[in-house]
Amino acid sequence: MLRFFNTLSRQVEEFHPIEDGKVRMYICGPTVWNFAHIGNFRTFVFGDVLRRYLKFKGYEVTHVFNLTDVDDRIINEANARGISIDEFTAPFIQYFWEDFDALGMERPEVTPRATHHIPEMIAIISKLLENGKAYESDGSIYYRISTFPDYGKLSKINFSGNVAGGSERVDTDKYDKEDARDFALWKLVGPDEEPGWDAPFGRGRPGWHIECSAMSMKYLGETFDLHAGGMDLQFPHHENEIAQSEGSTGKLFAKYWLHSEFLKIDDVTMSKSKGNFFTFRDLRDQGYSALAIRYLLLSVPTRKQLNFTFEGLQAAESTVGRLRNFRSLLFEAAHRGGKPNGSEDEPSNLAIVAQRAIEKFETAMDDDFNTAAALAAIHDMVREVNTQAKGEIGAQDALVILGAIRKFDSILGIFGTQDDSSLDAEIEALVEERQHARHNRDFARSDEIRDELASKGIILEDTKEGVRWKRK
RNA sequence: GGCGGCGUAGCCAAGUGGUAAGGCAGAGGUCUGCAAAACCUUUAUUCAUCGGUUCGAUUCCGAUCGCCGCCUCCA
Repeated sequence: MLRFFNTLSRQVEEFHPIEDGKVRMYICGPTVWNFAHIGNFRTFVFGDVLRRYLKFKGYEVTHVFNLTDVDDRIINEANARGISIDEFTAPFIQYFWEDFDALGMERPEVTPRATHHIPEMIAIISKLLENGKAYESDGSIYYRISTFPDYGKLSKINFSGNVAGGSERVDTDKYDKEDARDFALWKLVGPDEEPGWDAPFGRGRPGWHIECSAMSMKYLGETFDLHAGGMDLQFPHHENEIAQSEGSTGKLFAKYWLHSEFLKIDDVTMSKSKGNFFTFRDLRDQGYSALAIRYLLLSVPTRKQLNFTFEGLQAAESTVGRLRNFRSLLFEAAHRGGKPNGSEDEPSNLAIVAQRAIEKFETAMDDDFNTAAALAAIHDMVREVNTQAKGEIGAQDALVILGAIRKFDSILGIFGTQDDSSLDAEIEALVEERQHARHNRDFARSDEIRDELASKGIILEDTKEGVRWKRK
């Protein structure tokens, strides 16, 4: 079995094999009432890398990604404008997917909306009421934590005493709950309050946590493989999901959990309430590329907080540029042809370098998803190839190394599309003219052309083999 | 108060009981008409501090200092 799941299982201290070659994963996405900030996307980028890696490993992946739309802010805004929840959230959902796509993420298979799954939620709540794990109080329905001894197993919170007892932070609810830890499954609303949904236990709205239990089990089964989300969701959201789901089915809910740590800005955690956050669009508007942003977000393993700085983002920009440059040189070498290095019986040194890089990459990823070490494997390969080849790479080797890059990038998505610097007649003509001028030692004219191209964002590279150019 | 995480070069950081990955920036070099670009080389006797265990600790244990988070809407 994969070491990968072995290391993930540290979180649950149990090992649950995935036997049928299928991985069912669920990720808690954002609440769609405004723009998601860049920290949100780190969680989703890691979710994307995870799903790509599983596919690389040969698993069939079903990925459910929830965009929360049952939320007081949404309800209030929609009511204030006299529009439905769907109407209010539609533009934010559209923006979200635009950013999602721009960051190179594969769309999940299922992207359910909570407001479209009320019957499923009602069914779970009914079950919990039947088996005594929920109770009614003042018309609302609450989960009875005392019936679920495992409560706290995920976040390892010890409830003996502390939270229920002394802390002044524990809510001094006006509601009549049996236990401070009990949480709402269904909140009573009046007959005229909108939105409201009819249920056997009264007209109301779902609590915050029930949607994820309902939708994940609907699409993935009562027991599924992987549940991910931001660190803040571990408690209470995911803990409550476990209580609801396992309380109603009697079965294990999710086998593995993966929580992404938060981003920091200047050593302070990025959050909406602190106001120290950037959206993906902010960064794009400042000229940073989606590739660099993606690279930066996944350059630090997901379980660790990443200190977001513009210096770091600029560094990522340089790094991504270097990787892309490396790849386009290989493309040229592959097209140029030339004598093959190595043979079928005996792989060349460069083929061995590529093979070693793939092994290092995979080892790193298997070791608890260590993307930093995986990236190092790629950088090592780049340097070794450059050092050994000294600018002369045979077509054969180039293809082998390109194959390795394709593997890496099918998982990380940091190289971007190959920009087809195919013949742009105008540029080619100017490059040609400049070469002519240089040949005739007319450096004034050649520099003039260089400047002209530079102003168009074209960078010239004079190399031994001739002139290359690329767009910046 | 309860629970948890972190402190490694200018910056971002990986990592391990046996002597510090990688990236960015900097410096030097190759190339070049000069540049740029590209590429190469190089950059921590040391991993917050102080003790302890050990043949040996950055890595384990304890203490101290500093930072951060969850427990309340946020990924």
